[in-house]
Amino acid sequence: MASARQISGPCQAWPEDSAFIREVLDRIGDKWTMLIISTLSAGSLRYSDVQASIPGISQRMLTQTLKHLERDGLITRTAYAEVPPRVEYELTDLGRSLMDAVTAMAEWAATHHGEIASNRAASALTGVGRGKAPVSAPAG
Amino acid sequence: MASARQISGPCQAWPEDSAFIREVLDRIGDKWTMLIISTLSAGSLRYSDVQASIPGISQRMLTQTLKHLERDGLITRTAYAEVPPRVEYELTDLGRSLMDAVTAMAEWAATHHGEIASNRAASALTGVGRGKAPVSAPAG
DNA sequence: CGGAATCCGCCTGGATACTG
DNA sequence: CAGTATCCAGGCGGATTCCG
Repeated sequence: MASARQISGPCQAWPEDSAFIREVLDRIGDKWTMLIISTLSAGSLRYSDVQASIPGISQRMLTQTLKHLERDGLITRTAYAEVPPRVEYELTDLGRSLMDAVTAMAEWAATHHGEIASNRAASALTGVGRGKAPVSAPAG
Repeated sequence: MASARQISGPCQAWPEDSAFIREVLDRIGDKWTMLIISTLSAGSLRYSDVQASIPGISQRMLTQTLKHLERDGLITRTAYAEVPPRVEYELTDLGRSLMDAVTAMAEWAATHHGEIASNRAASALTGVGRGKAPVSAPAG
């Protein structure tokens, strides 16, 4: 990655894709969507397998998120009319393409989460981010 | 992007970075964080400029999100002890590195949001994602 | 097994008013 | 200008119950 934005001239902000950021965040920013997609990246899985792979998820949220993902074409749902009902969910190409972008996010997190934790711990000591900044005028 | 995961052997799921996904999503998945970071990518900005750049944000959310970002070391806060108070916010290197990953997300959104909208519209007609699937046994 | 429907707590975040 | 503090609504999501 690291070379994604310098097309089209100077390094000015990109005001018009704020909407895109919000759009994608509204879609994947919820509590379970990315976990499900990441789980499904292993291949086709049935409902109960997805549920077992994501400890703590409720049936309500699993079903709801699955439906949203299906509706948006990120996963496919295949119901088998068998005596023990079976339903399999699988990532579409679109869903897999999303995985790439999210993988970048996860790798960023893996790389920097220690750094963030340190910063946060340091801030707790110095009081940064919680009122009363030193107020030393740096450029007077 | 599109070439991020095939290192380290076969295409098996990566179960242990579920935590990382959640961690990064908890941090940037909220309503305003990414918008602020994206706004600050243009350079140093003062409080009111950030607010003006993000229509709809309340002072409460702006201040709160700014503090969180500062606490995590993603942005720096510089207060000038002038008569008209001035405070400037700027992305740190860490914050800028996050921009890369998020840019990938935004580009994904820009590329596929039309596709998603189509899928969603089609689903509304076929009833997919909202009860009563055809239940045609594909492999039974 | 794979859901659907209902109830409800909690937390995010908007509106407003006040301060330094 | 740059916040802080309080109040409050909406919805996200957990727990439970019932259905095909």
